[in-house]
Amino acid sequence: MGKTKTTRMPKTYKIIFIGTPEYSVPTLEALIADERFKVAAVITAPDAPVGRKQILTPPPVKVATQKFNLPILQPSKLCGKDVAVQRLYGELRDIKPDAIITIAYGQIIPPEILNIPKFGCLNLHASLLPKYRGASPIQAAVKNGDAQSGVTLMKMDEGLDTGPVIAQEKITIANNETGESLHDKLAKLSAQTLLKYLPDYLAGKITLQPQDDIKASLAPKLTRQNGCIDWTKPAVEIERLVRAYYPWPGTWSTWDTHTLKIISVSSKILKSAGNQPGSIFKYNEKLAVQCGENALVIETLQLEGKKLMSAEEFLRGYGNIVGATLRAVSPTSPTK
RNA sequence: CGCGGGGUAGAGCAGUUGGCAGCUCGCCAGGCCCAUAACCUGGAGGUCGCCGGUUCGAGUCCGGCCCCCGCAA
Repeated sequence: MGKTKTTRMPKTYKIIFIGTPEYSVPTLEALIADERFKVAAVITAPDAPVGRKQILTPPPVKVATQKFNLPILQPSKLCGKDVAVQRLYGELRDIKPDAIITIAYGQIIPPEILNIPKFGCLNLHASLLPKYRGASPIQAAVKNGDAQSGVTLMKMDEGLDTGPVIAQEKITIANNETGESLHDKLAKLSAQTLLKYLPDYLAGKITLQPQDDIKASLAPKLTRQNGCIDWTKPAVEIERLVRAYYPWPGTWSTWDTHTLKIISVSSKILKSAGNQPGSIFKYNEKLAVQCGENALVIETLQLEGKKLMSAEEFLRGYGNIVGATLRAVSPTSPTK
């Protein structure tokens, strides 16, 4: 495909891409593949030590970028008055980008950068803003049992996911949706949404819609601690929590002195009452746990130090868990 | 040297102060039954992660190494 005798070759927009994790990759690749855009540089987080062995690992966006031989910048920070940061600003200005596209970068973008591109700095967010501003919109949608989710393309301002909306695309949340599956769907949808609306936006054909701050909600960054299961809650809520927090931050409880990760539970809720919340009983060769309302059947679990296994396998070696009671080790303060 | 758990039959586990290697499930064969994923009987299947040491004797005690996993980051 050459540009041999293109008579009306449309303008190629110069883009700076900013992103870090796997979630950002489909959008980056879509931009690179699209001839209407030229990715002039990619900004991503520095390589970080990962895992028990603390092996220095490049972020997924860096790995993806390297295949195309594009310039990669990995500043440790974007704000400040140091020489390094000022030099970065200079480099970005010299590129003279038409737009900056950010998706899941992990750091606040300062005004100095927001103002560099001709058409501003755009962000793709994994929720239907103004719902679920913040770091964990995907988990929040599944956890709360929302019927749908989606992605929002917006022009960034200095606030946290508060900028005016360029476009939104919706998606239905399946009744067996997990954080992982929705993550993957929205990552692809983000790429499609960007390609669909970015050209019109750059051509000035789209009117931006301000967000209604009254309807805004926050989905803060999650930690493992958030995955502690409160068995006094209704089974339906816990079932959604387990799905929402798979694979990150995961859900867990404690059996005696051991941490027990709950990997997956059956979507079928057991009608049952009377037992103490957290108490374990056998149900069809599997484990069931009494909740505040009804009970859950555990499908897959992992005892600390052990490999992940099915409830049946687990029961062969740890039959003595039947009759025990799972407890939350620390009283989790209600988050919402 | 960040903290901790673990490697024993195909799977999941037990193995007490060193003394013939066990349990549950699965698998194979036979039996019972109208029938069965149920029940009964029998059977196969293990270099106890690797190397070395102590000992009459090591899954077990000592030293070194490899691998898996939870936490923390």
